[in-house]
Amino acid sequence: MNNNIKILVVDDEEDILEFLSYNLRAEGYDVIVADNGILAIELAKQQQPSLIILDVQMPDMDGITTCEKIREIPSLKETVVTFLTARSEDYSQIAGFEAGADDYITKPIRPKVLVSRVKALLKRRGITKDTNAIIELGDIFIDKEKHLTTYKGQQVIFAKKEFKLLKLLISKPGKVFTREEILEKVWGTDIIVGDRTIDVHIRKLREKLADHYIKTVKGVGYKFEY
Amino acid sequence: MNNNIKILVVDDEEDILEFLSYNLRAEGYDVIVADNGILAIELAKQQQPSLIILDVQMPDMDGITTCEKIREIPSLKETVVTFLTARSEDYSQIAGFEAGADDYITKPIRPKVLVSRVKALLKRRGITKDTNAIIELGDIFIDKEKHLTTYKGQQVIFAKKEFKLLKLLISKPGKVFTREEILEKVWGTDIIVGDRTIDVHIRKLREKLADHYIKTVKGVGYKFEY
DNA sequence: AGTCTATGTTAAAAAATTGTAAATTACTGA
DNA sequence: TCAGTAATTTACAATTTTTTAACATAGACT
Repeated sequence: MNNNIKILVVDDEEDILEFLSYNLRAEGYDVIVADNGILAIELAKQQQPSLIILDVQMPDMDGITTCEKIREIPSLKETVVTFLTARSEDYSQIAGFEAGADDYITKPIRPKVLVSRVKALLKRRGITKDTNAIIELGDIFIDKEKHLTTYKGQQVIFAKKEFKLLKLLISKPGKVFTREEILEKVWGTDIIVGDRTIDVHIRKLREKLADHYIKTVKGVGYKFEY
Repeated sequence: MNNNIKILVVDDEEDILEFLSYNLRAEGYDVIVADNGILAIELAKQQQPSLIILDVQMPDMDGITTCEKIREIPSLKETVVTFLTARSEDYSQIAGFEAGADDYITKPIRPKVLVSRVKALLKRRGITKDTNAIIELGDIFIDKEKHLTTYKGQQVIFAKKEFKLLKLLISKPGKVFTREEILEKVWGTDIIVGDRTIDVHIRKLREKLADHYIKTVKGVGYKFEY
């Protein structure tokens, strides 16, 4: 599963969309684009991006109106919104902030400034690759922040090591993790534990979820398969 | 008690300090001023302003360094910081955001823009005269200003540390706060306290509210659950 | 089939973490 | 200064997690 940070870029000009996408993708973000406000709202609701970059001037629905509508949607209240505006249009800066923007980026856009701004904004809000706190995989929900796991709607309690092990396995479904890898990532390099320890923990995961999720690859290791 | 929003303005030029103070006071904010970074940090720690306006260029300690130092102080982590910079100095914008700024205001400053920006920033962070003061969660009412708590209509008195701890836990219901986080936010980084101190305080909260509100996540931390 | 090896299972020991009461120390306001 | 409250530490109990150990089982290979 890929838990990159998602950014939604909204602009009516194809060139700018491409320019922004290119630069942001190069930094490892997942970029979604929309060429109008209506679509932007739709996509934002569906995809729940961490950041939305909105052009102020757009036909039909301008950026400010779009932003206001976005702020009315509860699931997007916490999303970071930044405007794209022509240099020093004081009016739009004011209106933008009042509409609930978190920042604005002035055109012409320089790639370095853009990337730096985006990084800083996300950082200030505590959004990082793994702060992306919620993993969802079929019947299984994991909320890292709340340290909470739900299986088929029922809350399941995992002890610390169990939780760590589950997070590791589920971080790359299908990938086989060798015993060595598991030891290193869950237990750390300085602690030496007996041979059966991993098995016992695997068993507990199987007990608390369903047996079939965690598969043994004999002689190699374990994998999580949905 | 006066519960106006406090703003700290930091600039080495007397004129600018006066100009900013005048305009902000006219809007009903409580303004504190400092003419250098060292004093600014001192005042910020003491006064806990909601917003800090920092000039980038200052002798001795520049705004960026000051901001970095401010961000290292746990009790000021959530404070909004905005820079004052000469128009379109891209470099300082980048550096500023990386230092943990939330916004920047370019000189020359126009009063209307200033006020609008300040209002918008505070609003985005949910800081208002009274929104800030009261938390309500089911049977529990907390008035931060008056340092007053009510549980099922009955007033409950919490000691200072207890109150701080409760505020922290209740600020994100459901989130697990690690012991480290709690120490940092409630006790601060420079104070070292023994291992059982947190437990004892948790116990007191449980005593004064009902047991079930605060849950232990063994090996991880505590959370407030309504 | 028999042997060998890696893994599964279980219960119990060991270790880690947290809860609690009481004692001690630090603070605060009159 | 002193009393009274708050904050912290101490010492130990209780609880939960983690690990070990002993044995079972399943599958690969000869």
